[in-house]
Amino acid sequence: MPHQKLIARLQAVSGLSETDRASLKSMPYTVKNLGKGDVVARPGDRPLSCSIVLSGFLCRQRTVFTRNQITSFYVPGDMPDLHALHLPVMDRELCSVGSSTIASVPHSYLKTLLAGSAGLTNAFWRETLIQSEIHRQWVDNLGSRQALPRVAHVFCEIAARLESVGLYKQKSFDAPFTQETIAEACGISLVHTNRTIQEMRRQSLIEWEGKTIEILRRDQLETLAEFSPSYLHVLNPPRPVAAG
Amino acid sequence: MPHQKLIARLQAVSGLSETDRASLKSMPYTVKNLGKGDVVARPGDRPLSCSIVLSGFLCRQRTVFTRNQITSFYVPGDMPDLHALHLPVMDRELCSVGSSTIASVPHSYLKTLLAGSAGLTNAFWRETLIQSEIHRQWVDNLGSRQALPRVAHVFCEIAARLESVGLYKQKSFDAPFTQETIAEACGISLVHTNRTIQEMRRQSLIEWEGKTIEILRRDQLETLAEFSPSYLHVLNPPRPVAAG
DNA sequence: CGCCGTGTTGAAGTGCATCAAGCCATGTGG
DNA sequence: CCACATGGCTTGATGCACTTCAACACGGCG
Repeated sequence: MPHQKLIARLQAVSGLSETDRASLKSMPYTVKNLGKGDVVARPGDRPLSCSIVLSGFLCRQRTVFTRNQITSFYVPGDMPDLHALHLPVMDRELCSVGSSTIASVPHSYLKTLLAGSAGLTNAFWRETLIQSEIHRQWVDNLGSRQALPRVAHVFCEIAARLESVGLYKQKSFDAPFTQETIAEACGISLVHTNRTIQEMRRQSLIEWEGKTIEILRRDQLETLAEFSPSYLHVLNPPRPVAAG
Repeated sequence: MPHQKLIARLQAVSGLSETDRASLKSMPYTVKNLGKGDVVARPGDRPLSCSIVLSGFLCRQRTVFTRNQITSFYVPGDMPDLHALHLPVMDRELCSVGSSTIASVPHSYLKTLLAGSAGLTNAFWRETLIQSEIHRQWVDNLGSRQALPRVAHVFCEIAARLESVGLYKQKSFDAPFTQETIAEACGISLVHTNRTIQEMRRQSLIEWEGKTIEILRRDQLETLAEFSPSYLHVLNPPRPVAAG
């Protein structure tokens, strides 16, 4: 059942009827394996299907005045190009961060599905609204925070989003990021990103070895980043106040 | 007919049926006049109605680590809190930039309306998706551009959005902005905003006297800002290639 | 082996923040 | 009608967060 994480998300956020759940389970799809940097859609493309991230990370990015700017990350359960149902032309590139797996569901099927269910329409709409709130947080992040809290906020967001789909365990998660990925998401140079991460290590906030990022002091990291997960509208397991 | 601009927008972007247009025209509403800084909704609020901007500007903002960060502007025809239909709790403050007028339409009415019309649902959904694209552009702007192109991009966006509702005429528009408004939207200090605007004047890109902002060389401003209006999904009157 | 991707470090330069002060127009109360 | 306050704009001086350039270290891999 490849759409399991998606269905669980929609269920948690919106509540779904029995028939809606069944429709989602029986969605036709094809699975694609992507390698690092593989492009799912380019600006100007008119995709004919929607993607659901099954494993790994996707990101949306664009070249802005000599820099590459990452606008958002997508984790398992997310539908990064859901908006293309209504705004058919991609505004920027959607690509895989490391290796990842996605399911593709034809627009035609989704359109029929949504036309027949107001509940599903609202659930999908809500998903896109949550993405909007994430974007607003990024605007705050890039506009108002310096390097250290800015990077910290990205880590906090990723951790919380992964946690909601069961991919954050024992205070750590796996991500095929390089320091350059973080630099491009945070709008800071690679060199300064490196120094910022070293500072975070020095303060025992995180560990980062290979593809595993461990969050040593989550409370402190979230305080530093002024992070509060409510904007993600996901129900994460409650944490004891003093836990790491 | 206070919703005229809204209806025209939805019509242009999505196409509406005769009955949908009629339903929109007959929406019940109350009009509110707002003064500078008046707050429409605070973070944590659960609004019971949606706003439609009739005149003036609204903005969404939040205090992030000692700074005030503006996340978006709303111009006549926009529905700044449409998302509250599905995500009931406001994530940040919505307030008036200068004096403005809004219409408030009860959620209950809108929910009934949308439940009865898939066309309207899709049209409203699309509106929120366009807001998402605007947010992504802001992420690019704050993450990758220096002060001058950054400020230029904000001016280009406002001009294009106002143009689509007929409020950009003779190369100029009225806005109750202060330089501080721009500073808070662009994530730069007030002092540096002042110097940036002076530089834009020196380059004969804009004039800004009182509440009127005139764009002297629009092509050049847009080139500088790497601005391309397609992401707004509005149909502006075509401009001759070499026009100012 | 040699190459390349990734991380790391140092040195120099700069875009912008911050602090502080002053200017001008408008408004307000005595 | 003046004294004064207020909001918005402007300017100069100083400092810092960050960028850029350059070099090197290390491991994986063809």
